[in-house]
Amino acid sequence: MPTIRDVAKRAGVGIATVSRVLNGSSQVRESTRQRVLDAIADLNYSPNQAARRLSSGKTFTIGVVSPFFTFPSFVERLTGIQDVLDESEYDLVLYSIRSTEQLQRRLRILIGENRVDGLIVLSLPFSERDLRTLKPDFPIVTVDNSPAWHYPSVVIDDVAGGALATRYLIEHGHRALGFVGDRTDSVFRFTSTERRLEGFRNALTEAGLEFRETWCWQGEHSQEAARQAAWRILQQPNRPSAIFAAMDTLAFGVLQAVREMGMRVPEDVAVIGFDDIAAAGYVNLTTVSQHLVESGRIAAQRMLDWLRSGEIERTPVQLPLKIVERATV
Amino acid sequence: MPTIRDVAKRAGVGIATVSRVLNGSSQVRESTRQRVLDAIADLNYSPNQAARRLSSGKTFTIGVVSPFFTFPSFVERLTGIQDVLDESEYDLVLYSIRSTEQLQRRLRILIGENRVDGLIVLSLPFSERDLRTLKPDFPIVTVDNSPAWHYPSVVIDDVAGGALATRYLIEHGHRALGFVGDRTDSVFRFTSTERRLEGFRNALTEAGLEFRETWCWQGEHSQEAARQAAWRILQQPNRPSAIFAAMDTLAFGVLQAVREMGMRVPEDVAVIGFDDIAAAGYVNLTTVSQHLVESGRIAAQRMLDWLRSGEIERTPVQLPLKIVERATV
DNA sequence: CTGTTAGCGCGTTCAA
DNA sequence: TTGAACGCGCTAACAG
Repeated sequence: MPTIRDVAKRAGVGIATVSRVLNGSSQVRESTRQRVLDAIADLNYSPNQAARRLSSGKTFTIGVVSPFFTFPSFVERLTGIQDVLDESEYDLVLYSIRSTEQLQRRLRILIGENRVDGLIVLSLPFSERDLRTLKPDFPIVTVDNSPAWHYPSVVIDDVAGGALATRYLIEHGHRALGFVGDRTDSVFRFTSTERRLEGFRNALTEAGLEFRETWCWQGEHSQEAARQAAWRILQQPNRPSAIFAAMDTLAFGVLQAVREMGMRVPEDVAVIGFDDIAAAGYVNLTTVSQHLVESGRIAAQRMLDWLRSGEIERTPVQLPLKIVERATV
Repeated sequence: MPTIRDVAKRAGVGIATVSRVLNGSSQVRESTRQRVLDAIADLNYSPNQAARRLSSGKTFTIGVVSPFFTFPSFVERLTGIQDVLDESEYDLVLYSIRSTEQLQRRLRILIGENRVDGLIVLSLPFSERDLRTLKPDFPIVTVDNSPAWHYPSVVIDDVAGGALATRYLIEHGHRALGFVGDRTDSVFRFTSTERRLEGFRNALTEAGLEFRETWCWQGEHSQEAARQAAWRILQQPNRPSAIFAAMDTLAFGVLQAVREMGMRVPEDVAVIGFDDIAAAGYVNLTTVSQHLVESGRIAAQRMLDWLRSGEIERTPVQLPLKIVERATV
């Protein structure tokens, strides 16, 4: 492999000059620049990344830290991130996390060892103080995390989203509403379901409707659990005419149950989900879109802006929510 | 940040000794080793990655090259890769590709610049010769690629898979079979659909059944296109009683059409897909599983084996296919 | 505008 | 078993 020295020799210049044209420094006479460029082309030279990293102190790498791909939503966010980093000079390195302790350890290592120039953290709460004492200004952007952080973030208003979905059902004439959601995640303490439920209750109260425990369920995060729950809820003589599922994946379980019970969607039971993952389109699920891909895009863009300008814009970006009308309400 | 020199000083040894204990060289007296370890702990030292990379010539990084996440199947494979690399000392860097030219360029750069220790290429055909002249023994593992390569690969037998799905329909009493698939991808030239179709025809012939052009369709890869195609196919007075979709995503479009037309699945029309992506479970689609996650796992494992042993095992690994019986046949 | 030089932090001879 | 010294390839002062 040719090195910068070979290029310099061939172009009849010093290595610093080569470095300058490599890094786009304008302080180079055009003719010299051209000679260097030719030499680079002749030798089919390309700079050694490791060397650049060592001497510049930058890694040209952005890390994405995400819970192990348990939920489809992470994948969609990742797609958005990939999307914008792909156009940039930064590599995208993936780190998956299985526990909060592992998360904190990972973050400390990644930051402490300078293994990445910036970190995008998906849906994972972490100890901010700890990290800030380690390295106060390390670039971190969070997505779908508690918005109280001092780091830039991309968030949604889950309470408003829950209310939005609920009002949509009410507007479609439903007065008996059920709810299906998972419990606060035991490992990572995701709490969006709780907040969506809060929005659900708010909208109910607002419309003078009753919140019935027997129409609601919270449990394990799985389609199967949701299916069984829907069975129990819908078997009651006095059953809800519509169900709000706090996540699309749970809505799929509900849909399954409704069909198994020989009822029609949406005539007998309406179902609305939340997230708008790709699969929601496959099954024609009406749902609340939280612009997952876009959330990834914005996070990556904020990271790039920070890295390139050196300036932090801390204001959280709150993504709008919207109902995607399909066939289940 | 403390460097290796700080550790050496504190432990009262030379930096070479520190390096030795860091890299697990056994040539260190136990008491010395302990002193070094203590110093490392005291200083909260961790080696600088960039420096290691430069002096060792290794990147401790494995790249995954994949078509831009157009299909869910890539994501599932990635999950498998992530899964095993996560346990290893290697970082996983993601590169997405939008065209074959870009692919070749990317590969040359990644390999030429030594930016990764190995590359896992998903579903993308590339010029092998070109790369081999560049660097003959560069570690590359391919997944779902033509098996003629000289690189280790993970593949399936698409022809057999097509026949498997078709026979399954026949065993369930269907004699009038339709087919829905995409055309050979214009950008990347994915050809698995053609091969699955070949299997379909083989199985038909084998059973003495007729292949009817009017029951078959190939076109754009999208759920919507498949939906429309299914409409046309099923509107005919003489329609097939079952449809084999070459990919799950297309099967979803077919299911949609069947329901829109007021027909029941599987009583009026049976549908079988291919791939068994996660969403297939959501909608209870009967399909051919090609163990996507497992394919990623195996690819990553083969890469690690290669990297650690220095020995190449070129024999392709062919994953078995199996019918996942759900509710649509 | 350009060349020289001094590190960046670590792996690895080679002696001791 | 250990330490000193060199070099990996490049960036960034600094000097010219």
